[in-house]
Amino acid sequence: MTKTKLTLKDVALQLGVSTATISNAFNRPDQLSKARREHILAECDRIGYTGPNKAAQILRKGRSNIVALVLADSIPYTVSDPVASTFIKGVSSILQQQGKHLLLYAGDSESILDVVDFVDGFICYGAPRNYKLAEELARQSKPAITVDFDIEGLPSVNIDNYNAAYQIAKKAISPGDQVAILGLRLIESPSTCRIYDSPLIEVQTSISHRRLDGYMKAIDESEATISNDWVWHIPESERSFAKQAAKEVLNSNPRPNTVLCMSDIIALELLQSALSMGIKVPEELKITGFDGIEEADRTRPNLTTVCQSSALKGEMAAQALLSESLKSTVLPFDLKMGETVSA
Amino acid sequence: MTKTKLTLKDVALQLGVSTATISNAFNRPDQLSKARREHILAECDRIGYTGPNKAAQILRKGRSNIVALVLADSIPYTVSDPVASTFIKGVSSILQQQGKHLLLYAGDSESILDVVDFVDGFICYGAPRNYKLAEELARQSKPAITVDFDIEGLPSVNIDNYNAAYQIAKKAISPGDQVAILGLRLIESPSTCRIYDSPLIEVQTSISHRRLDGYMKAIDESEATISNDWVWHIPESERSFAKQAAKEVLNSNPRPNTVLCMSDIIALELLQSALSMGIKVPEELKITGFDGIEEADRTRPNLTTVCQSSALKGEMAAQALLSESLKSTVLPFDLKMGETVSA
DNA sequence: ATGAAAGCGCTAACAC
DNA sequence: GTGTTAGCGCTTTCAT
Repeated sequence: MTKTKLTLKDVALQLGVSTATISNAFNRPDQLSKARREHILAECDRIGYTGPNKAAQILRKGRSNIVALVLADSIPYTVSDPVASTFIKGVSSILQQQGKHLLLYAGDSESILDVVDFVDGFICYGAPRNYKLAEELARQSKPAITVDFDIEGLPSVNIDNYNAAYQIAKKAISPGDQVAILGLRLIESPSTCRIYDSPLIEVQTSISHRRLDGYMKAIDESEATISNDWVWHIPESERSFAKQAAKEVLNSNPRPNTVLCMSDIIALELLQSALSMGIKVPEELKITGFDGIEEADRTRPNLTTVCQSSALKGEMAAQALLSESLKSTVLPFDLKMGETVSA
Repeated sequence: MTKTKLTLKDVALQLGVSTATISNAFNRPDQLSKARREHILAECDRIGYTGPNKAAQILRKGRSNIVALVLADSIPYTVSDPVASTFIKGVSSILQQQGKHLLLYAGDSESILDVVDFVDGFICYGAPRNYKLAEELARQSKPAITVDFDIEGLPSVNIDNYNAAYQIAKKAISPGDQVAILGLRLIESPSTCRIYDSPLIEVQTSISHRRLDGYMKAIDESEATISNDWVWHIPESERSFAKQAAKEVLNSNPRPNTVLCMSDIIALELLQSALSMGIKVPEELKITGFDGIEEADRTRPNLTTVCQSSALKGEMAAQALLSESLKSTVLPFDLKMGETVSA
């Protein structure tokens, strides 16, 4: 006996009713009497029919209950990033609660076209490394929402990066300070480097540039100084990249006494490097981070940083997508005054 | 003008060729002349047809290029666990390379039936919290592979947990030691507690019980002692749960001088608690972990632990699934002698 | 309340 | 090489 899978038609035949009735028994309880429905369901259970084939339903209904989460980077990179995985956490909690499935889509993939036909919508977390994806996203017609960046015509979830950076910098900087900035993805380079006068990328949409502007305003207002070779580009919020930048900053002569970092990972790496070189934090070196990851509060000294709730971002994005509300949201942030900046 | 999506049929009509030819142009280059194919593709591009609808392809071909990763726990929990996210990393690197999509499926979901019809296969990472999923997995007919546990009839990827536990314990324990064990998911309880004589779960398949057996053998052989109320159950490898167990262990009177932990997260939490209580490690307290996460090597003292490559596990599992080889694999592990055990 | 039938968009066997 | 056609498994009008 070959075990070929039962179809709705088979079952209808066996039970001597029409396919529509079986279909209704599973999908539209109101379309048939309770007794009939229960009888049919019981029979299906008995003969081993587990319900309508989902692949066929996707085609027929045009709905799959699959939501694609388009990431900025590759999946391997993203899941090991604490900020991103917290975001995923938020998204998935809402999706699960609504019976939706989560498809992870890497931001360095070829084209969104290979999933667009069978997903119900997109959440796009950060500017995808392959920027073509963003354009495709703008052009296609399924519901979509962006987070931490914008696509013309789509709703988004964001924080006010300019202000957050400005405020944390104001807290950290005193008149006369010598400031350096460890920036995230400011230019196209795949390696850590100073930016000098390199062409900047996506200046208008990138959150990094908004943060940079906020920092600069604060430096300017505080009568501190920053030289044009004291802004670093770090391609990914990843420890090895950050470590190199940390080394370069700390070996500068003269050395900055305040370093503004665009992620906590970067800041923590800098902190660790500084401590192991015997540099006193915050007496000789003040450090600020960005994100508010848990680990940043476990270090001694703990980090002064901007706390944003990535989980909440994820929840908001998922909720907005599922309700198809087209409103953009700006989420609040908190300043966390830690020990890496003197009180 | 309403913008209704183009279908293969529309295009065939417009270009004056048959649907089969268009289909072949996209799927089977060898079935038509190069010139014709290129002409068709160019025309499609011009009129805005981006290729055959994937939902229809899934139904027709019975293949979606989607692989479901069935997790032991909820998605939120899993992505924040460093071991699991490293595993995901491994899986996704292979999938991406092979043009497959990744669907995350929570281990506490209702039933695999709502995806089985449209995914190409399953990777099951750890015994799903809702154990019914494992049974469904055994019964369905798509390719599937398990990791860190077994389902009758399915290939698996594992390490030798018994031996790993035995060996690390042997390294840690000296004659006369008083040993305690911080175990992971040993009983059904959702909260941290001592197990005394509680009924154990899935004793035969659970990796935790294999580890427990390994520890016990080593304790026995080393002429050390463990009392029956010195084995803790921790429901998840999560800091808050671990913290509580750590507190209970360290406040025991008398206090063990050796604690074997079933995950690095647990061990790190214990280490931190011990240090903050002024207990000297390893002089007064020896600690071993399990997994070999990165953070375990960044602490002072760094952790003595069992290193298993979760990324490799993920790669192996994905590769095995895609090649449909039915062989099970036992991966090697390394003992890492850190400073939490005296040399 | 239930059944008949069209067709979602495509692929693959087969005929030409 | 190219076209015709059956049908993947289902849902949903529409008639009854």
